[in-house]
Amino acid sequence: MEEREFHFTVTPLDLGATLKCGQAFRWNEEEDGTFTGVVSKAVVNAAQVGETLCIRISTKMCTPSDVVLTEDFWKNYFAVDVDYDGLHSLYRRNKNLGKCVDYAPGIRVLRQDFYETLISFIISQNNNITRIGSIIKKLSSLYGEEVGESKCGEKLYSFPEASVLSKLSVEDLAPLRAGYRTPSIIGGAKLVSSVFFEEAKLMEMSLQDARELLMEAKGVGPKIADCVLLFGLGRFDAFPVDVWMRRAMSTLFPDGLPKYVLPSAGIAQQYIFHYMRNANG
DNA sequence: AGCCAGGACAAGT
DNA sequence: ACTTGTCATGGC
Repeated sequence: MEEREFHFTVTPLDLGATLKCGQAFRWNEEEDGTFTGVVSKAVVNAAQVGETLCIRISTKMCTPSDVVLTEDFWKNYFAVDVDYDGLHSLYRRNKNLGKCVDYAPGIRVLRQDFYETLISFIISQNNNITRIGSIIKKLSSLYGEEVGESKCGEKLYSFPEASVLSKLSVEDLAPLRAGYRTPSIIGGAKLVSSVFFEEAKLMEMSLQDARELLMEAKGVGPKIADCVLLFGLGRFDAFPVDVWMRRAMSTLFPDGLPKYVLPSAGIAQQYIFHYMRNANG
């Protein structure tokens, strides 16, 4: 059993909005207002006290040298290195984008695991956020490893390895009730576990080339490809457009986003998405 | 009961 | 190159 604790000063930060805004599906709010999630093979509790982010990791499945136990891993996960104040002042040069940012400026784009993000967003297709989370939880409890428990004693399971998921059949995944997405879940795992697949290459490729490579997978179109590049590879220039974003673009940005936003369009996208879903109007 | 959901895809214009 | 119907499932 390994345990670690890290503290970061993070500004601005709204931990709750960051974890619940639809980019991650593995964090659940505890009764005390903190969040418990499974990352890699560790159980993690995250708490915000003012501008301080407190991370507690406990695991029985990791070696002491596992990266999930290092401070750098969590700095990267919560994008502590990104200058959000600078991005916000840039975004506020546009009136409507400024309105979206100021609605929830503490939202940060997480840097999550590529493979888990790919499968999660394959599941997201024409689905609602609540059910995406419950399908992922079911998938993990069936084919992941038990890694610990939440504060209320619920057993928690790691996300299944690609090598495991890729060898399953649609019948094996029937309990997920994932409908027509099931073959694509297996297909995504097969893509990642293929000997020809190199995640690092996706970082070096142009955005368009990376999208097209991901879209070769069944069940991965332009929107899911952009989500994977943004949330699972830290490509902040990827700009996922779903039904909410389509509405936002026609009402708030009929002429498109300002050019100076494009290099970080994915981060801006999170503010717009959250604003459209939660601000009544 | 009926509409919608962080869409993709094939088939039809 | 754009538009439309369809897909499986459950939350609301």
